[in-house]
Amino acid sequence: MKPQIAELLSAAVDSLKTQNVVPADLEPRIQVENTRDKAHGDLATNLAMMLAKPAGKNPRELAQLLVDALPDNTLVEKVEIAGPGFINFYLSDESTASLIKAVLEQKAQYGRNNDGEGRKVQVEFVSANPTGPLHIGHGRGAAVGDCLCRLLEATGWDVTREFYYNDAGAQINNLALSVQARCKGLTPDDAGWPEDGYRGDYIVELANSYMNGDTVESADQSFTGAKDADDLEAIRHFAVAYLRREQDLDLKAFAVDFDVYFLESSLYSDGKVEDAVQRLIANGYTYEDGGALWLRTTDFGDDKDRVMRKTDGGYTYFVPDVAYHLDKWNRGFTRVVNEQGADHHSTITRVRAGLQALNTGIPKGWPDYVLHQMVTVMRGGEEVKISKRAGSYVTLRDLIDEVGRDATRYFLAARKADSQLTFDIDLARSQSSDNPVYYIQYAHARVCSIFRKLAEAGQSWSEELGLASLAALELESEKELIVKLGRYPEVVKRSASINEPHNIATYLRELAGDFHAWYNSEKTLVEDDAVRNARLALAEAVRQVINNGLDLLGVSAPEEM
RNA sequence: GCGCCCGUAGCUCAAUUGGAUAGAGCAUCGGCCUUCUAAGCCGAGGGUUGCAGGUUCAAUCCCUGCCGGGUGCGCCA
Repeated sequence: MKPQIAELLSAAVDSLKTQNVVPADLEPRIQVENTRDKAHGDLATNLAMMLAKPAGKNPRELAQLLVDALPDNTLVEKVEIAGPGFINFYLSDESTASLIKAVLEQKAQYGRNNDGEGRKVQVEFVSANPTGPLHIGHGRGAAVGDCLCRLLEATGWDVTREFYYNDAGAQINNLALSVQARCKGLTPDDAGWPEDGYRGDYIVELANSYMNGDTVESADQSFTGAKDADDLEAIRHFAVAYLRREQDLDLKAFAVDFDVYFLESSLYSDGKVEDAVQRLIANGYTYEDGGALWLRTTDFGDDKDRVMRKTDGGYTYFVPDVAYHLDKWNRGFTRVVNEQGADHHSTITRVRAGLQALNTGIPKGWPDYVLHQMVTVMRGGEEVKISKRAGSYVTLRDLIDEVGRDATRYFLAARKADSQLTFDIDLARSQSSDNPVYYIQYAHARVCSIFRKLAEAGQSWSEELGLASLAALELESEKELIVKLGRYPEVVKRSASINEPHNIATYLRELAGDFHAWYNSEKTLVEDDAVRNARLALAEAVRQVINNGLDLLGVSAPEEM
């Protein structure tokens, strides 16, 4: 509805230009906004206030001229000028009816658009190293990342979900040593235990599985335990495969699937690291100092230069990072979003600087980053810090097992990523109005229930009859609900464009609230055919939008609760 | 010390990319089941948007400086 109103305003501005009321060379950005207060109509614009200065008129006077210049139309029933110069639009019955019609006709497609025009976008998220079960922070990344992917898919993008991990670094070595120590029967308190070894119980299970000769398979790894406690290389391979499988199972339980698992080690074996290094050297952005090779990242906004190749000959982590991102670019992803914990934010400047130094035409601000802040888990008013298996942190699995997938996903995705999140287990577990997940799902189930009752009563409903009877929706609460439904497409559009999936959760909470209020005040299955058919059409439209929105969050929409 | 993020009702959080009287939920208090699911609804109280300036017709939002919390500052990833 916004674009149509904007068009009317644009025509009005053009008309005022020909009358020399506003300068002809002015190209104002026309903003049409939803009103917060229904006393201000359904939509509003600040256009008159924006144009007041260049036109040399006071805003209210200009607003009147704009209103007078609006073309004839059937969208708007009434236009008012209010406050300092706002122009408020009241939608006609015809346009609200068209909103509900759009939902019923487009069904699962309602709210989707083609902003992406089929272009490729890659979202990298989770990217946990295979050194243990996924923790709650990975869970937040998984929820936010996957919801973002769903949003991008809903807005016409060709999405690739990618998981990157280091399968060869010092951490993996430490993991192998920890497993080996367990294979040999050592415990963390023994003298031979590796320094900073992984102490969680899962290491014991891993060691037992290896010594048992088990075969483990994950999405991208498969390996059989060699049963040899002295073969560190075999242990390393087995441990990586084992933990990758474990993380796979966690992700599966969370309903998150990846298209690509990318191994850091492949960047070396495929020569991509070396290639990137050579390009950086050739471009003249490197220098040797103190036996190390440095990249002049300060040329690109970093606060100090960074070591690329250490004195021991190995590369620092950001070199493969740069090579990895060059590879993403070469794969044709002009839009890339990296979802990661905010504790890694310092890599952003470095990676972007490295990419600029490659001189390959990669835009300065590429790629996008979505950084999520820490998650604190609370139970019984106290912070929960450890899990039994992992020892030192709360696992994603613990949460899914305890509060369920739907609630976990909702809670982790419903907050803006860049603010810290308190995960209240008691709240997420509660099956009551306290819990926004159930609140939204319940609204969906209620509509389904109405239709079941309708069938039980031997009555029928047709979409056609419903749409033909929409004029029977005369109540204020009904009109508000319809307008709310009409806003859904903008919420999707905007959330996807700014990489902020939490808006969907907020919107659904509001929509469910409006629906519950209406449900309680008005009976749907009434005698009057027109009213019943119209209300059922509205209820079905609400159900459809809730269903569409929950799908974007990866949360189920139950028909019965 | 420097960089980045955050600071909104007692608590958890929103606020449509600068708009009108800052909104929900929880908690507290008071109501509503003979009626399509009470996993619900209605009502009440609760605020100097951390503080102080600035830009603007208009600031929770942008700028500057403080205060407080988080996080990063490695030839670790």
